[in-house]
Amino acid sequence: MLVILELFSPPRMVWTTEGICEALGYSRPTGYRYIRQLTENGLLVRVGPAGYSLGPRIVEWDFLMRHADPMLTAGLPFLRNLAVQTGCDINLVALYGDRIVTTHQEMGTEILPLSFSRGRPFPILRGASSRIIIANFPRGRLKRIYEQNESEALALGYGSNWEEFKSYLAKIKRAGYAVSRGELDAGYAGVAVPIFGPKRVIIGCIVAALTTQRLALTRTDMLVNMLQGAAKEIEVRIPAPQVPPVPRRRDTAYRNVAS
Amino acid sequence: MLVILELFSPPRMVWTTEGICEALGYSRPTGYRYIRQLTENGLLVRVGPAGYSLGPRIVEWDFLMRHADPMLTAGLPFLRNLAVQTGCDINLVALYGDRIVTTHQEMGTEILPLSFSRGRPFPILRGASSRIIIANFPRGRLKRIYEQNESEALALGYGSNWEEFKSYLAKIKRAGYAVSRGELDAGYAGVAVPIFGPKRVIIGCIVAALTTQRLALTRTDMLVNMLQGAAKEIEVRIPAPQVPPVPRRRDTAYRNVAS
DNA sequence: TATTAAATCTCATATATTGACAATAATCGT
DNA sequence: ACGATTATTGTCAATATATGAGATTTAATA
Repeated sequence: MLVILELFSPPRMVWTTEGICEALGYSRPTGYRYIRQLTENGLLVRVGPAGYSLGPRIVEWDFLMRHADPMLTAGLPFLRNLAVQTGCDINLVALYGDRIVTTHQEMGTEILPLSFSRGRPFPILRGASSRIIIANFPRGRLKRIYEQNESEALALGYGSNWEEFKSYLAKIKRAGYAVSRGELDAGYAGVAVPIFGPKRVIIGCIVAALTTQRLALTRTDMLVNMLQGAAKEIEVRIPAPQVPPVPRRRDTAYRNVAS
Repeated sequence: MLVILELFSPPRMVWTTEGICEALGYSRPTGYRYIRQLTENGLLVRVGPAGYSLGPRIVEWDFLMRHADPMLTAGLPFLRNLAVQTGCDINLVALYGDRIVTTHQEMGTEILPLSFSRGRPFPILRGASSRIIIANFPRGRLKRIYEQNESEALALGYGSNWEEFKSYLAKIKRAGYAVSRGELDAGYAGVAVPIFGPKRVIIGCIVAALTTQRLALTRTDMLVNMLQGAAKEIEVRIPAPQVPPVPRRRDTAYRNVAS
């Protein structure tokens, strides 16, 4: 039933009952039943005389998530300050399981496309955010990523084999920041520094987004310094895990959320 | 299975497998199975060694919704302008089926609580937004709302019977704006004007949020005038419905979303 | 390495889903 | 207001899937 929700993506964000049934092969009664249930749950909403779109419950959940996100709540003042001081768009990016997603956009002086805002997912190898985050992954996890993305890694300059891939990322990890140009949106660049949670586990990053022209005029070392300063401030403010008596860990890649 | 997602609300935004199973009466295998599926779908994400929270897919959907919302995309520049000119927080509020939810917050000079931001739902009778929206509902729909909320309507000053309720809202409708003080958050007030979609169907409103002290110093007539100007600008920019051959309408309360 | 807790698997039984077809509800044009 | 048409919901037998007790596997820790 949740697969209905996957239908809603650009360019088609409104679906009719008929369209949904056709696309997913449901009979009419089944289609109407599913839609009705998702509508009652607030995941869909009726728009216009015949269409449905994603519903208000999603917006409400996102609201709850923003308020419960310790990295975001701790980081807000610093992100604002960075945007004012640098004039760049400053984004907070989080690692959610194996997804890398922007969680906050603080706008600078340039008007960048709205596509950089909260909710934008990043391909695992593209952009400064993805680079700085995976550079801090454990070896085994990196290996898995490499095996699943060999040709993309080659195309993006990570190297043509595992050793080169590993060493390329080790260099980024050592440098403590990553830069990318035009990999996500033509004409735009990013400079990213990592944010670590407890036990130095990577949980996200801060990115300065700017045009490639502006990046060419920027002293990257100073910008990185400021980003890293803010990252440190965020790290010390992230509260310790509030989860009850901690059972065995199954996965070292996690992020804290306040309970 | 979706009921698991309803567990995630303040003050508890992280749940263990054990906690979920206990709270919802699932056996362990069932609980693990559900959690696994929701995690694979991105609706949950693992945080910490034992906990789960709402996942990245929600954030991504919200992103898609923001970009596809014609009222929001048309309204952004006007909301920004209003915030600059008035110094108030200017919120866009949408009617989704029978939910009233903030869809955008444009911050003014006062730092208001983050709780006013996108995703905040409003009780059907509380606040200026709810008042101006339901004031423009058809008679039958109003009657239903009244029957379900008689005591709350009385407590909030709508009147002690259907006739008074109806006439109270008719007055708001005629005035073309609504004011509320302290109904949502102590010390805060709202001034709201309606936004109409095709065929003059109510689809949302613009609200200026400010402290009650500041409201007392404000010329409400001028503020309302500016809000109404922006509402008109938004209305003429909302594109006509893009839904395919329009079948019979089932509900006059709907909102347009671009396809 | 042994122990322990977390997570997954097996499979008989219980329960839910499904869609063809029927019925009802709602809308529109006259 | 009425009849025609479309949208939506209901019925129920056939089929599919979910469920959980108990067993097994996996993963982490001391």
